[in-house]
Amino acid sequence: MLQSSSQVADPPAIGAAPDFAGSALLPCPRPVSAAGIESLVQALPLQHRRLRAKQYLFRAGQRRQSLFLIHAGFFKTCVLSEDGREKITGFRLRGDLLGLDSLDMASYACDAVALDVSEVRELPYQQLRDSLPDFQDRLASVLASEIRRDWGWMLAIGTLSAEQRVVAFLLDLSTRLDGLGFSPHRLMLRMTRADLGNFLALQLETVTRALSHLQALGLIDVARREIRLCDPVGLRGLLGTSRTIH
Amino acid sequence: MLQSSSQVADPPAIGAAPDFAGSALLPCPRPVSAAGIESLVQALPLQHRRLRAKQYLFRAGQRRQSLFLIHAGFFKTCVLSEDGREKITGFRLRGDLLGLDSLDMASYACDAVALDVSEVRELPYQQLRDSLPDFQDRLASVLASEIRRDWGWMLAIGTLSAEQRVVAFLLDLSTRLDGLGFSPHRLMLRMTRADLGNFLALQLETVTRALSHLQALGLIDVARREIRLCDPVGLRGLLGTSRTIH
DNA sequence: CGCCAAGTTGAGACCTTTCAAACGCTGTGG
DNA sequence: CCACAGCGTTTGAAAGGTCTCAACTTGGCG
Repeated sequence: MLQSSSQVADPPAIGAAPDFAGSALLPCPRPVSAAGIESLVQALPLQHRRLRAKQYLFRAGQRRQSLFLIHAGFFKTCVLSEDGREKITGFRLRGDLLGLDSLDMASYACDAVALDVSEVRELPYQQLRDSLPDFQDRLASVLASEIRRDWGWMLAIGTLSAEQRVVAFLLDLSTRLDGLGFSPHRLMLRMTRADLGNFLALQLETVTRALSHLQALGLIDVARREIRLCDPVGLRGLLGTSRTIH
Repeated sequence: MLQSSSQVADPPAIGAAPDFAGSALLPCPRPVSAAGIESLVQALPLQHRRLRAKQYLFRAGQRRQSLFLIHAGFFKTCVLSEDGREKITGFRLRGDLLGLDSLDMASYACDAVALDVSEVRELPYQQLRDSLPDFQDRLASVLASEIRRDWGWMLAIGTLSAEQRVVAFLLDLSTRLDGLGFSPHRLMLRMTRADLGNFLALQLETVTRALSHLQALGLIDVARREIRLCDPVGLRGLLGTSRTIH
């Protein structure tokens, strides 16, 4: 059931089958986030839960019971306004925590949707907080770095052109995948062009055009959702010459 | 020294002199954030610090010592990338915490600049964490709500037109000021048009044009940095008809 | 085999940006 | 006390980047 996805690999299997996976380098300092949590709870007998692609782990408004630590797979989280506008707030990989943003609320503040066959571990918040001395601290760290990550994307969206945003996304995904033991040069996008556009504040056609243009420049190879980074250095160079702000 | 600014009023002075102040309603649920922290530490003998407009409370990269609780005034926080791009991540009022985002780092991740005569109270993080049982929890709450607030703005920037973003900002500021006891109808913007544009991912001229147009519609009165909301309901109505996303 | 979702590409329209100029405050110095 | 410099704001006109709408292609699945 799980082996259909290349991103579902066991923790120690790093380097074993670095097929496709996906994430890119943000043009901003962004330290590794929840690694601390993962090691902290790995010995605990936690509830597992598996999801298929397109399955919701939880929805906004639903009563919050636990946090979830992604063990394998690929998620998106999205918020939506009363008038129906939707915004994808991030794509989440192994090691990321889901549900953190509603820590102080009775119900979840966002949707969490699996974009691939995935597996999560359920973290009973109250219980862990009381039994693990470091838990609270680690959680604060993860929250803080999530804020910095969001700020990085706000910066990117506010100051980069469409093509640069796409490049920033690819490099960020590449970096994140690299950190998980996957190949940083071959990305398998698990989201649609529309999802990507939503996240980057672009229309899906604009995303497509940006990818096509990057391919025409010889910087990447695009084959539907599989993307190969042919020239990471060249890609990074595109971020240097940014749109003037003043 | 402090009385020059209408936003500098003593805590219980709510309703006393609701002159100008400033903040608006985000088109997203956004609970009051750090009120808990304020009441938690109000009895403590904390170090105070006063700043003039344009003065930095701290800068990114500077060694982090404490958190700061805004007691009066108006701040902006901004991140910047290596290549010089800058992004204002938020405007902060009384009750907001500064420095939270770098909780897990040795140095600050953003700049904090006073935009008006301001006063902050210094919170020694380690000390409070060890002595106040609730401190850690409250901090996590503030962090989580900061994330939700950021998401709300990401949503706004990604899905609203220029004019709608300006309206969203005005309403959000109005709401925040109202919560602090200032008049929600008379806003004194403490930031430049360029700052506002930076925050909303717009050029300063676009901000100006949006304000002028809203005034032409009879929804607001603009006099330099003083803005009067003539028709809050009408303003809110502009947010209803949003740009289609699909 | 055919339907359907997702992706690609084109052409034109529109909104925002860019560049430029003028205006208004504010504070400084003569 | 007034002149002038400097910053911030406003407004105009043109350019340009995305968006919108539409058609077509591709691959997956019943």
